[in-house]
Amino acid sequence: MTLEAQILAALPKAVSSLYQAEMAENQFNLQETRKEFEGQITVVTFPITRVSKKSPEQTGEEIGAYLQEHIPEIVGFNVIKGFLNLCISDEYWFNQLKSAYLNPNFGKAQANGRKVMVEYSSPNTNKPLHLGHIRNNLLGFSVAEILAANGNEVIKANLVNDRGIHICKSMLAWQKFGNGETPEASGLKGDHLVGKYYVIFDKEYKKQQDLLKAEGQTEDEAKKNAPLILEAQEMLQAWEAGDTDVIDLWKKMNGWVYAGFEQTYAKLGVDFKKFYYESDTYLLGKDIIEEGLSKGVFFKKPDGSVWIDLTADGLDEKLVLRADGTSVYITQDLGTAQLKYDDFGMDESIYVVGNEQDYHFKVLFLILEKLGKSWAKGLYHLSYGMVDLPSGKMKSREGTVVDADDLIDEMVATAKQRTEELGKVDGFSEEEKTKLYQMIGMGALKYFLLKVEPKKRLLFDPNESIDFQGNTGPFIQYTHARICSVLSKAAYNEQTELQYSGNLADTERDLLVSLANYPAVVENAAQEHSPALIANYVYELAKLYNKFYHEEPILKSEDTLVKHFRLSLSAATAAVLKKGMGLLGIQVPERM
RNA sequence: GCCUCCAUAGCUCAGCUGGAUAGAGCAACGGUUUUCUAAACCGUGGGUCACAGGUUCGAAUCCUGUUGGGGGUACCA
Repeated sequence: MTLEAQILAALPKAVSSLYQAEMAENQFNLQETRKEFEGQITVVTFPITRVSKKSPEQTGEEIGAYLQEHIPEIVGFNVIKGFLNLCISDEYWFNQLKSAYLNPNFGKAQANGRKVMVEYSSPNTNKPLHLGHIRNNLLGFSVAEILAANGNEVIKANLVNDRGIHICKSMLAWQKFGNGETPEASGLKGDHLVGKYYVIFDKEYKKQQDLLKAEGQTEDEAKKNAPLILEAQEMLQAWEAGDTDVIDLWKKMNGWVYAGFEQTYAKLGVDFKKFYYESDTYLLGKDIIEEGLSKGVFFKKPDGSVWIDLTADGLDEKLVLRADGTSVYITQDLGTAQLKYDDFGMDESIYVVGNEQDYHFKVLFLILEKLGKSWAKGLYHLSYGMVDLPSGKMKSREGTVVDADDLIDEMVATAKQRTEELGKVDGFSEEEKTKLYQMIGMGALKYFLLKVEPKKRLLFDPNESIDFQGNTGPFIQYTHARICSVLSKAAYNEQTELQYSGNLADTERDLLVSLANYPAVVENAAQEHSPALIANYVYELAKLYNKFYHEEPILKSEDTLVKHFRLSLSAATAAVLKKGMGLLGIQVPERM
């Protein structure tokens, strides 16, 4: 039982003993004591005054005295207005280091038997990944790691959007204008090559529209009648009819894209256990339509199209199947949701998808609930904000995107330059250098994207480079490297026994108190589906460590017990930094 | 029109289910290295928490309204 839990359990007893009143544990409010006051844990006593019928100050004094008497770790307290600040013995904090923080499993929950699927990335195979996808990938990966640390069995899934008219556009443009260009021949990464033709299609398509408009057609007519779009539609039909030429072309070009994605995924450090392909799943969902009709959840309109009426839930009527019997987006998603559940039977299913689809998922989940799917309550849309440029939204077709590969390369190059300027790589082999630059560059990028609350939109200014100082990934990586350096110089031996030898310095106590929070932060991050909580915690911890490092000598401590304690404290901090960063998908170096 | 999300320092962001004098980083200015990595540490300046009401011992936080911005409201995905 943690000390917080002990205090929380003691409070109702205190109230009942002092004031003969009943208060439940959840009516009390514990918080960390603010820096400027003495103590580590604070009880807010305002709520208690209602039953004590005394001033906040007097209530605090009485509760404080009671707690000190009943909980040996509490060695003192002070009362300021409605705040009762409890001083916990230094020895308690010291012992936490020994009994908890240095444990390799610190912050990692026991397996809980729950199964969670995290679907993320879900790219289109007609263009390369951009900064928005990076945010998606990092969020998905990190949330999966955080859930795993909380004892869940996690299945990372990727639903690849490899089908549809947009794919045909790239294929058609390549056929017409590509002259047989291949990644091998041109040296272009496969996904970039395909993306290039997607852009070419759009350009040529616009030209045709302009011609038609010059001939007197309206905007809408021109859009519909341009020969290129008609050809693309024909191609889609031929494809669905099983035309082998089209399918072969699709396979070839998709292969290029996958090879390209694989490289980018590797650089991002993300992985997947299960791939779903829309070309396999796009016909799914029709059973569910039947099911919904027979259950009376859906209804048919005279033209034969199938709908659901969600007006009672404050939403609209929604089409779920076209009159000609073909699926729409939500039909597929209904089917895919069922398929995923049939495959894995998970308790929770998370969709990492941008907030422009909030409405879609609201409807999707509601439909599944109305269909009586027992697993519908475990569905969760992890909605995140767009990454915007100062000029506004990124648009692939118009080429106003920050390309994922370019950005990654740029970050690594900047890391290299910064490191060389600082002259930090003496004695590194070429291989070690390459690895280090990658670690730092990616660390800066990942931290930059993950430290922001997912649902908030994010502004990225390509003209302003991502920082390497202050609240950044490299700052935390640096702190870790710094600790490793001290430990290796001291030939730190973790087997040596820790012995309490007297009072703690303020910075030592602050570090110990902060370390105690790690498991709760990991738990909270899972509940909130928010890697940002981990990022902020890890930053605070690194800051506290640097302060401690600056104020207290470690290697030069006179007392061997103190020296060993400070080394152990350093080791525990390094371990938590490494774990926390690991949950963000960020590696930490031992030297930098 | 309707739905939904957002608004905190010059900039980028924290601020947990309401709690103490609203915090960081960047940028600006000043200081710290014969001592364990200066990608660090310390300090100074910088705020009507968009605005107006309400709820209460207490509101950046909860409620209502207003303004401004994003997204959605497709037989696209």
